[in-house]
Order: sequence, then structure tokens, then C-alpha cells
Amino acid sequence: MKQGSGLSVWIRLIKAYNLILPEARRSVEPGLTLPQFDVMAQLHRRPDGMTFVELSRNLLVSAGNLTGIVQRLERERLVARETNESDRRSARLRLTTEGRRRIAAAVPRHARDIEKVFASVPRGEVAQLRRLLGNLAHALDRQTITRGDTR
Amino acid sequence: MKQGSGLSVWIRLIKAYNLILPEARRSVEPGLTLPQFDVMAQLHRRPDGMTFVELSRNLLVSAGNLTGIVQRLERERLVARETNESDRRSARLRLTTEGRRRIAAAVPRHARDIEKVFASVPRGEVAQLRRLLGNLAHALDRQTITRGDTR
DNA sequence: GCCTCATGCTTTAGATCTAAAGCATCTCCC
DNA sequence: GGGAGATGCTTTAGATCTAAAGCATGAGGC
Repeated sequence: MKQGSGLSVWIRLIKAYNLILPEARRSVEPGLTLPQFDVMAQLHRRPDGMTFVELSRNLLVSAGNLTGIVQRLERERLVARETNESDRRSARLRLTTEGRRRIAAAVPRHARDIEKVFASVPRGEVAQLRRLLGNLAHALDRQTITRGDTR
Repeated sequence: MKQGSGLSVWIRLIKAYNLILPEARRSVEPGLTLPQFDVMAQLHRRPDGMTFVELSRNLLVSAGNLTGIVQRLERERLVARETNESDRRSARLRLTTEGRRRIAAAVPRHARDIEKVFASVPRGEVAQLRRLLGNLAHALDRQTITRGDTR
């Protein structure tokens, strides 16, 4: 009777995700795409910079994708890389002064815009969703890591 | 104190979505992409076929994207289009016999694979998530429609 | 000092995605 | 009729994404 509720959760998750995503996209600084904004927002919280690997872990973006995203940000002089002399494979990315200027106001504005999206949802439900989605992500995380086994 | 929970829900939604998505992708019939699978799964439930507009409404995929996805399915002879003589703008898409064969077993298998993803989540939480995500999608839906106003 | 493997980033091919413009065809109203 | 606007699909440019291969550099064992 309760059969199939997992699939139903997944379908509703997709639906909610795809309803919010365009709002999130609309809310980013004009001239930036959402992935570009995400990279800059991450860097904004880490004045000492981040490597590609650190970034890709925090953003759930593969390293391969970052190459292109960062290249476009470098072309716009919003991000700069410096090579690490002690490990010449890795690069450290930082916001430029212009990049910091552009993102500083955009981050809190984006946060406010996302809050507005949830304005019509009862407070209690938002709190529950927050908790349940946190549990869900944790459960999936463990499961995904485990699946890496050869067994 | 409770400030910012909407943003937090959004971030966790992204995380959960991005954890499940690779599993969903892994689970589709080999040789098909997830969007291609989605199109075929929709058509499988509608033996009398669907137009591009109907499909894009059900899949949250823009009509522009469908053109390419359907072209690849036509190339593989999994889907065929017939032109509507009474309205020559629109096309009706149907699964071919081969397409039906390919998708028939894949759909329930995919559903079982998604259920497995939720195996480690307590039944009660799955039920709550189902309900809350349903409410969320409804609330957002109304809001999005309303936003279309000039006001 | 080499060899092997791991690590960090880039590249490639192919598919998708957004946003916007474009092309037919239909509808409606004067 | 004929034109204005709506509708259904396609096309375009640019960005992203997956999956997989590739390249350079590091680290550890012998």
C-alpha cells in the first residue's frame, strides 16, 4: 500500500528543484551564470583561495567542468590563479579586487531572493524540510561512499 | 534566530538532488541518456502519442531541448513522429515497436533502483518528505504562475 | 636514482541546457 | 479576405555537463 514512495519522493524532489532553479538563476548578478556565481561565492568565503579540487568538492561540480567555468571568470578578470611552487600541479584560485567587489553585494541579495521563494510555505514546514533533507543527504552520502567497495 | 532557513532548505535540496541524480542516471537502459529515457517513459504511458508541447509540460524540459533529444531517438528508430493533418504545425510522437520493447522492462527496473536509493531512510521520513515536497511544489507552482502578472 | 602509482588539472566527444530569435501555420476579429 | 497575434516546433550561440582519456608532477618503495 505504501509501495513506491521512494520513487514518488524523487519525482517531487525533481519538480521542486526545477521550480526553484530558474528563480535562483534569475537572481544571480547579471553577466554571471549560476555556476560562475557559485564559484565566486565559495571563493568569497575563503580569502586565502582554493584549489580546483577543494572547489569541486564543495560545489558538486566535477573538476573537468571547473576548467571551463574558471577560464571564463579569468577572462573577465574576476578570478586569478597563482601556481603553487611547492606542488606545481595544483593552482590556487582567488577573487580579484574587481571580483570581490562584484560578489560582495550579490551574495546577500541572492540569499534574500531565495528566502522570498519560500515565503508562501508555512514556517513549520520549512523547518521540517530543512531537517528531513539534511537527514536524507546524510543517508545518501553514507550509502554512496559505501557503494565504492569492490564487494 | 530561525533566519535563513529557506536558503538552507534550498542548499540541502541541491545536495540531495545531486546525490540521487547519478544513481538515476546509472540506472537507465544502457545506450540511453536520462532525458531520452524520460521521453520514452512518458510515451510508454500514452499509447496514442504526445505532442512536443505535452511532453515538455510533463518533463519540465523546454521545447527547444526536445527537438534534439527526439531527433536522436528518431535516429535510433525508438520513436517516430507523424504529422497532424488538421494542424500541420504540430507533430505526434509515438514509440516504435522496438522502442516499446526497449522501455517496457526498463521502467519498472528503474523504479526499483530508485526505491533502493531510499532503502537507508526510515519509512516515516520518506512519507513525510513525500508530503512536504508535494506541498512545496504546489506552493511554488502557484507562486510561479502568479509571478507572470504585469503587476 | 628509477618505477609505479596516485594526484591535480586539462582535453575531448557528445548531449543537454538557457535564452532568444526564427519560421510555419492557425485563429480571431474587423 | 487580410492582417495581428498566438501557437508549435526549430535553430542559434554560448555555457555546462558526463564520461573517459590524457598530461604533468608528486610520493613511496626498491
